[in-house]
Amino acid sequence: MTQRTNGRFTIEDVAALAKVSTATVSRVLNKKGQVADKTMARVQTAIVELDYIPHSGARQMAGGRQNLVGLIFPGIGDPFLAELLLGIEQSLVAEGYELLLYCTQGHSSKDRRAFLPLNENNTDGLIVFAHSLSESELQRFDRRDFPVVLLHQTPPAGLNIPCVTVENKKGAAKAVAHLIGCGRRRIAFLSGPEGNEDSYWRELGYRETLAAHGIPFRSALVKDGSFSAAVSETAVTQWMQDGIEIDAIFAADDNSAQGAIFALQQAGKKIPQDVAVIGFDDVSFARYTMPPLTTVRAPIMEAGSKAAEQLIKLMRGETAVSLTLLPTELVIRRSCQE
Amino acid sequence: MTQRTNGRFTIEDVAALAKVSTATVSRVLNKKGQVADKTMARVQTAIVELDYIPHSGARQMAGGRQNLVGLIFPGIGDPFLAELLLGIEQSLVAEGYELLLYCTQGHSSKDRRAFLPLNENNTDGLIVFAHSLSESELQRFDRRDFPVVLLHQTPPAGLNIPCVTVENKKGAAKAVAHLIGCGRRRIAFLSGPEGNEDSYWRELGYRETLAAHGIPFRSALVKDGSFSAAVSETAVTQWMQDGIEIDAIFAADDNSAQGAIFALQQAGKKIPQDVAVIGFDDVSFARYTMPPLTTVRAPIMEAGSKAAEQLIKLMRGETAVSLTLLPTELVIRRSCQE
DNA sequence: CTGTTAGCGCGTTCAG
DNA sequence: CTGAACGCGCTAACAG
Repeated sequence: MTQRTNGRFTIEDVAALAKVSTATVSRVLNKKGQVADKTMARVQTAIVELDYIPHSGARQMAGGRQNLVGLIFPGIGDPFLAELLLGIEQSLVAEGYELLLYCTQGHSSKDRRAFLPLNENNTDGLIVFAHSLSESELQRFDRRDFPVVLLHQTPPAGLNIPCVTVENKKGAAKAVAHLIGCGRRRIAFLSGPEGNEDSYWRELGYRETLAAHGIPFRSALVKDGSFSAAVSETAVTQWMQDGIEIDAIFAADDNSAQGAIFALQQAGKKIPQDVAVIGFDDVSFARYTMPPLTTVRAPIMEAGSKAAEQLIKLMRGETAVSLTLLPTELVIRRSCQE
Repeated sequence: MTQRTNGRFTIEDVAALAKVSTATVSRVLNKKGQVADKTMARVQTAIVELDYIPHSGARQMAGGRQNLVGLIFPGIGDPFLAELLLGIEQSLVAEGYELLLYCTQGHSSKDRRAFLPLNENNTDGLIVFAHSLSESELQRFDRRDFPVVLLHQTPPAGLNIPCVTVENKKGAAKAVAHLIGCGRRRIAFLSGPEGNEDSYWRELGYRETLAAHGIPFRSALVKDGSFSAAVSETAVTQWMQDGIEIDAIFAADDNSAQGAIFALQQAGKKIPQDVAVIGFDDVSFARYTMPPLTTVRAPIMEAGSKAAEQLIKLMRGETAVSLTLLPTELVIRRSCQE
């Protein structure tokens, strides 16, 4: 039984090799407490010698800090996320945290999953993007006072979880007002997926701005684009086929705008002469569409870094700001007017 | 000291509530061994009652299976990854594994990081994309016989780690041959980042095909595009400014192709009349560029699922196929000829 | 500055 | 079919 099952060394092996106690090894590992330079050097040599790394499970059990934060999000591959991650890591790395990601995409029945692989006992805190977690999961963390920050989602009623998001409604209003300023009146809206909060506020901004300018809202001019180029392409094609007259499209995100542009061009429409298009987010490819896309810039990276900052406060036991609203800004390119 | 520090319940609490031993709770949790239906029901009720989830650290220590696989990759936000993930999860979920991601992007000095947050003691195996891990880290896993599969990277010399990748050279050859067939002779190449293996083979395919058709290779026609639209845009603009004559561009990936198309159009070139463009990967946006992008389709999703399959074999203790090469295919759209 | 020791929560024997 | 008890590797007291 003294036989080591696998090639993995433990803190005891390191201690033995360095001729110190495990406590001392632990101290140098965690840079906690005082250790004589000479001793520390011996320990570090032993660590390298054995190619030792601490066992994360043991560390969890012993109750130390994990130096780990988790990010839960719905799907990968959106350029949006690249920026978000950058922002999050920027804040986190400075505090010595690593980031692990869990993607809920494809987990059709979330409830078939026994439990989240990232949770209160293997991370120090969680950042949750949009609606990637169920309300009950959020409640669970809340009950346990586990640090969680929501990104682009307001917390369920009764839960005091800090939230970081952007000024969706104002941004949408700017976009639509701009369209109207360009002389457009038949402005269509490509919404995000059902129940999406960003899309909800963007649509509200759209409606209110229309109303403010005395333009009646027409439900025929709203279709679901699901934040997806493909879905939006179909939606716009449908409008064309139905002979619905449109002189502008406000898309709930840049992916939708891309699909819209494509469908319009397929239908022989000129952008922006026949139909103007505005997106939302100002994702990296926005300047590469043809024509380059006018869009509402959301400060994604900043949102990420703010979220991480709030989480850090929580993890320190401090109180965090319950709502951080970041400003959006219209970026005018050529999809809107020459 | 019998006071529970936080609101977290343990297997003992569940056992007490269900009036059984912890061993029995463990059995129902892991569906191992025989448990009477009635007992099992009581235990499950208790679990729900307490909202209990097992402590992952304790589970790691006790040596059980983690039901967890890690994916290490360089950067997020590439549509490429969305597909890859889909493929991986498809194979993994069927076997009851969860997937956790770790992104090395932004960790400028990998060595400042004490150790990988995903490793042999908190996962059952790892999928490593391209060169996101150093050779020494790979060696470490190899020495410990820890299941690892490489995606788009051949293992370092001496390490017998299964690898899944695509037929880069053949794909590139098809692309270049097609360009030549369209009557192009001054074919430029936008390479991937220095040291990238995919790019290396794609460039080789480019050179060999040129040679096979008696077209001399000209180093002035090769520039770094870094798999990035922005970098490629600059590179192509430079070519234009230098007055270098080009009638086709073979881009090492679709991002580069997108940047190239943009730069060409800025310079007043018509695509494909003046300059034809071919990309690589057939990522989701390839059909949305204007004109739609001719590209070499890499079976990304399949690569992901094959990699996961090999990893599963390894985790079962079976031997895996050491090299899986997936075929590529030319997808002709309008960036190449009308 | 350093060593000793007591758990942390769970899976797994081994007895019943 | 069920229970008792050990030990996994580590950190945090507490002593020296």
